Amino acid sequence: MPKRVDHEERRTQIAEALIRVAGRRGLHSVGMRDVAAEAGVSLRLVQYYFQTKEKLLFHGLQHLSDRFTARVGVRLAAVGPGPGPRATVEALLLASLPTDEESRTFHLLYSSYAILSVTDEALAAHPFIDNPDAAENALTDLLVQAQKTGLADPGTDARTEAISLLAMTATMGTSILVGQRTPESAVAVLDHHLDRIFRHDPPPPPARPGRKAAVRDRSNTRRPQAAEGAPTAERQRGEEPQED
Amino acid sequence: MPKRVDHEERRTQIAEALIRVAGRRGLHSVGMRDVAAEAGVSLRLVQYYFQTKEKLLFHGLQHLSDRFTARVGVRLAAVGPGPGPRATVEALLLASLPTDEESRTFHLLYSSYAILSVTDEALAAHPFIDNPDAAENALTDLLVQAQKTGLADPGTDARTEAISLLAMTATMGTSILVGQRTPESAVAVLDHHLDRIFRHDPPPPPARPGRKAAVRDRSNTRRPQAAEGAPTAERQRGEEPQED
DNA sequence: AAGATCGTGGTACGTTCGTATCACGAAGAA
DNA sequence: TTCTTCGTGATACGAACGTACCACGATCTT
Repeated sequence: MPKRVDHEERRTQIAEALIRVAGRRGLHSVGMRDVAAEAGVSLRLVQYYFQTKEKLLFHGLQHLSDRFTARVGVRLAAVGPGPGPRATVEALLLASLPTDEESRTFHLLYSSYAILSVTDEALAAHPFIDNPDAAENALTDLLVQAQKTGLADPGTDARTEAISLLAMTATMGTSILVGQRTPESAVAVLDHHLDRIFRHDPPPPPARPGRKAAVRDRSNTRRPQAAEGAPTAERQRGEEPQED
Repeated sequence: MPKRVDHEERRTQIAEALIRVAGRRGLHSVGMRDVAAEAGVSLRLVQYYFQTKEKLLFHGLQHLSDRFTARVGVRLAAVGPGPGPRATVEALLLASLPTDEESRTFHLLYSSYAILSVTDEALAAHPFIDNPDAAENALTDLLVQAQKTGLADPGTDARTEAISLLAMTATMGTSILVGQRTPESAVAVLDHHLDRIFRHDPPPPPARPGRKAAVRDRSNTRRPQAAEGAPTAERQRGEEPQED
């Protein structure tokens, strides 16, 4: 039975089991035995490929983050530059709302990590998300570009609006998670602000004013099927399991 | 030694010990022994006044919520109706930002509870905050009043703006908690939106804005002035410690 | 062929946690 | 006074957790 085995593959398998069980029962209550059972392996195996729980946790969250980043990228590429920057911004924000299982798990686990890292300095030490300001910068750039091409009101401060949009999206995501708000109402609020930021009259040069996107514009919630299109590619961070 | 003792006083003492230790080391890692040590009593005492950990947790969070609600009420009363509704709205929002120890603890524990309640239905069953929409309704009322008196732009939807302001405040509060953002920058973003919502020129003739259907039209479930000055006053929920 | 290494299973150890049990002195009731 | 109830201490118990240890067959190297 014990042929030579692809370590990275096994680690991914276990990490995804961790993500599933953590998304189901919460990050705080996940144990090595749970992960082992979910992955269909023995406890010893989880110990073998990840020596300690902290390493397992970190790797699992990193994997989740990579997968989600890739998913957002796919979704952004799917909408393309055709419909204009507003559609791109909207896609970026909507991709972060917990509307399906994967985004729900991501939002839950990311929030759990953020809260835990407030009081647990061991967690705070690890970055988890390589650059926490990446989304803010990307969104700011999108808004600035829209302003330059006359599609967005140049009178607003792009960075402030980017911060605001992301902040609203985050809290509303949590509200959706706890069942206090529906995704539709969250989208309505976001659209309200996009209506404000993006002008409705066509700019001087020939341009097509974006359609007033309806609440249910994200019809392609599940289309791109980003699931495992590109499995993490290569992220080598070092330590192979050497023990015994 | 064992004189007759005020139970409610002891419970409060222990509950505040819970709040302190939870604010320091996180809600997830607080144990009955920690609370006992922090309160300077024996483990048995914590068991005696709260029979189970779940009851202790719930009572402690309830106490925290009451204290904070009272604090916000005091702060709102302190600013008074003199400077106008904008100052009141600003005070309401700023009071929620984690700027000192008490607001920091409240924000941290409230967020922890929210995240935990996503996957722990036992926690989700308890309301913790009596009315989660109280702040939203109060803020909406404030904005509507400002619109009626011509101090705020009647073209915006009050409820949507209230939701947005609270959502931004919440996320930015967490950002402050994790050290990603300073309170000053958060205030700057909020002020940016208050500048937008509140007009700068004095009100023209008596304005007649049409009724704008809100995202959800359950108007004013709660009067303005949600916080009562009395700290906790009477909140009887039943069970006295009867055991042995 | 022989020995070293790898992948795997089973299980034990020490700690921590929430809760339960036993005991006992002091205060109010009769 | 006597008895019952109350407040408190110390400690025990069972479960769960992360981790460590031991064993063993399969594979690779030389």
